[in-house]
Amino acid sequence: MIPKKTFHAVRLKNVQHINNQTIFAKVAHSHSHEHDLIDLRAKLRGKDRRITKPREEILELLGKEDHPVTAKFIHEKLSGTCDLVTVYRSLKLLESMSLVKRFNFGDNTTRFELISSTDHGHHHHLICKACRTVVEIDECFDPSMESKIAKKHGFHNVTHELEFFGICSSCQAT
Amino acid sequence: MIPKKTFHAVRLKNVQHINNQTIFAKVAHSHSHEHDLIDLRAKLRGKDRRITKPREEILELLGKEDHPVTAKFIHEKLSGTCDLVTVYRSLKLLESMSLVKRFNFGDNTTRFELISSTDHGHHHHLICKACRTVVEIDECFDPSMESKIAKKHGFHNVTHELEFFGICSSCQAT
DNA sequence: TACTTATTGAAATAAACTTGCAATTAAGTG
DNA sequence: CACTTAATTGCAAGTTTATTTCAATAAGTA
Repeated sequence: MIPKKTFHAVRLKNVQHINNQTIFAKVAHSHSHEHDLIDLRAKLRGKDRRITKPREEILELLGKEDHPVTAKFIHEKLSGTCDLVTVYRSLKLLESMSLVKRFNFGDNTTRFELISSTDHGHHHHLICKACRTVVEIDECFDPSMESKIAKKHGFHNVTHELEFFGICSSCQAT
Repeated sequence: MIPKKTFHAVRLKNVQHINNQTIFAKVAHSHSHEHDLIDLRAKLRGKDRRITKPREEILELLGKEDHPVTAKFIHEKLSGTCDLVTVYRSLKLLESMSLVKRFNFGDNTTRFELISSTDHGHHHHLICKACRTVVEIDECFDPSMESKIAKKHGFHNVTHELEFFGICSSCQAT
């Protein structure tokens, strides 16, 4: 539903800053699902867990998507091959294995995204409040802020979720 | 459910940096619901909207809470005085009037917090992944990052949601 | 006080997600 | 390869969260 061009536009804009890195990211992305299937097999092996068709298919599908998608979306894309319940269960498993990451953009539905090997799943999103188009954001604030906060309040393993919201250029006319 | 002490502990820690401002914040906080009731009345007047008991009660309750709370929690606290549906509807209205702000801490329930007059509703949270205790965070990253991102992708009115997650000191023993 | 209409409550509906259990199937073993 | 075991799936039913419909109620106004 979300046009592919959004992703490409973003990546192209990034070229102005870090040309090589951006190109590398694109290449890595296009091959990432292969790598992740290997990763899945490796992580499942010897854990009383099994490599199943739904799990592989979901991982492969996520590898082709540029943005976080809902369980419902995955189920529709995989039309007929497996049940929606299995999608939910698989996503939960893949999340626990650090292969996918869960997002919440404030519309009461959870979205899932593949944790790519390039950015270790750490990047943010810019979401249009009007049309819900999503743009990937590579920038992040100084990581020292996180450790400062952890220290200040006695927390460990502090991570963060950061999402930007606004009105995209095409919705500004409306 | 969430112990009050957490909030106070945070505020006290803040004293080391900005003593006066912190004290001011506390004072303003304790009186904020009065101010917000006036704000509510002012904003409702002459808009084909009515000042009702549920709306006032919800706003008053939020004024006493230190952290975002769920609609269910509000309904339970206001036991009997109004229906849960009314809580949902009132919160939606109050949000549209910029009196409360909606949060999502990744557990499939929306939480609502009063937009205090001191920080204009802009602050973040540090949430314990184990016990779900919430700590208010006053720090934020450089606002120029927001405008940079807006410019870069042609977005307008860009805001952000930032939440920190970790394991609190008492849960670290477990 | 009476009138107008925004608001509420109650029940029904919707959407997202989970659980229980029988049937299926992946993966190890002889 | 057939056999065994237990993880996984599908289906149905159940939860939870949030919304909609509509008659009854109550806020603001003349």
